[in-house]
Amino acid sequence: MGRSPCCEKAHTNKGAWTKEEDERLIAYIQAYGEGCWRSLPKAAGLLRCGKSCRLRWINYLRPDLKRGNFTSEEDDLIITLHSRLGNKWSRIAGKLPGRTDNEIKNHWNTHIRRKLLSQGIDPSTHRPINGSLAEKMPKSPILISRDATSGDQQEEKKLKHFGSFEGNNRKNIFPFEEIGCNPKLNLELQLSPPNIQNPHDQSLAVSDVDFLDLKI
DNA sequence: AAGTGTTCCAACCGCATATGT
DNA sequence: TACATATGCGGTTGGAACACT
Repeated sequence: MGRSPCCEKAHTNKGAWTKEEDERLIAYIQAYGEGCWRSLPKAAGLLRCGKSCRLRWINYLRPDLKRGNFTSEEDDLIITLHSRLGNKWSRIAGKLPGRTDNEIKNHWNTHIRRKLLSQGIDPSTHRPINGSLAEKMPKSPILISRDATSGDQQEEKKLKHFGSFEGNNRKNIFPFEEIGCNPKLNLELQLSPPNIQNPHDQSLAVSDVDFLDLKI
């Protein structure tokens, strides 16, 4: 016997949420709390499945969401956490107040990944890519070079000049061997083992990133 | 101005895990 | 213990917006 669907697929809306649906969801959660997602749509008068409601609330309607552009500090923290946790977006999001796993995942795939690639760093391993300039840099367990002087627009132009990359659309291979690291400024982040104060607590604490030794 | 290509992100899907009976 | 159900998570997709020719 196969697994039953998470919700009744018939008679449910899909696609973008309307303003009215948002208002209904917000009003219901403000009145009754999050509770049971499966029964929420019916109770709130929404033709959506519980999963969809949960996603909408967590990613876009929650009042404590920060929204807006990621700061360079947030970028650095994401890179650091990703180097340790991999694609555990929900755990990474847990360390960035006001940010959601989906938002961080998108930001990683659209901005950070390409930034690392343009700097000759493999975003999966956080190590220099073979043949790149970055490989010639001093080796460290995890090495992150950051061009602090170039903005996103500049980065965007450079990337466009060299073509697309194997990113969200997975269509093109990025010719990163043609792109050198910007020599203007490198911020090298070195990671060392965390100082675990409570061995029973396996979860990362915010202080876990304090071991970062930032050299400019 | 129009056609085509690319980027971005909201939302979906399926699997894993947690919880209840 | 086994099974059913609910929730959470991460990968993937669709399409609007934007850039380029």
